[in-house]
Amino acid sequence: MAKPIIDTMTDEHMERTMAVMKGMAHPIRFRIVALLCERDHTVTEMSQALAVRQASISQHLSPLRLLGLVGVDRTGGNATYTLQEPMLRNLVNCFLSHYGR
Amino acid sequence: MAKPIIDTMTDEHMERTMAVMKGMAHPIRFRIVALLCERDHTVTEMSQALAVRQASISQHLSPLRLLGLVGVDRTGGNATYTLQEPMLRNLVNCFLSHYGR
DNA sequence: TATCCATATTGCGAGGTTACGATATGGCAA
DNA sequence: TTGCCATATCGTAACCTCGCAATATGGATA
Repeated sequence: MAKPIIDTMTDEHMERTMAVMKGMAHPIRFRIVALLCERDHTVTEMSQALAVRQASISQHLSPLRLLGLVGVDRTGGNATYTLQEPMLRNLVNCFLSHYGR
Repeated sequence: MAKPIIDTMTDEHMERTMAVMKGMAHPIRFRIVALLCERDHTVTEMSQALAVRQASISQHLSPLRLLGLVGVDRTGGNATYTLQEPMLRNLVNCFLSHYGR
């Protein structure tokens, strides 16, 4: 029997894959990432765009930050968030092309 | 300000997206799905290919079945599992093309 | 029927996730 | 400093997930 393709993925890459999956496995976090695919956002902007309480947005940004999926630029009183993990664009597009529009 | 792309996704599609995410957010389930991307497998085959106890494989197949991500053909004593959700191929390929090989 | 093999389920206990309200931190302007 | 705005964190309770061991189910064969 042939070796499964999945065995060509290293342990580190599997861990990264799981980080991405768990990071995106919540509707609020998925939508946050989708917003950041379009452009950088502050917390307040995301809170308004998604109609979700500020504390809740902050809470969900925390794991995304910890996992290195998003980055933050704290200049002045605002915190501007950026997409850090390039593959997230492909991931979001993957779902949008199947389910979106 | 322009309406975010993510708002073009219906509630049902968002739910489906979350089902896929949560279904795949575990290394054993991710690898099960990756196996099924190549060809149908019985439980024993997956157990051997992934070096994971049979009960554990069955346990993880249960939510995948419930979410409709995989299908099962119970003929004779064996249970042959099949990929049900077409977009899973693209999803797995998305990760493999970034992290695999 | 008795038995074997493959598969599924159940009953824990440990640990993680979530929402919510409240509160804390920290920059900036008056 | 005082006060305001933006952001982050904390505490709690409800709930979900996981691994593990044991057991149940069910087809096939003798």
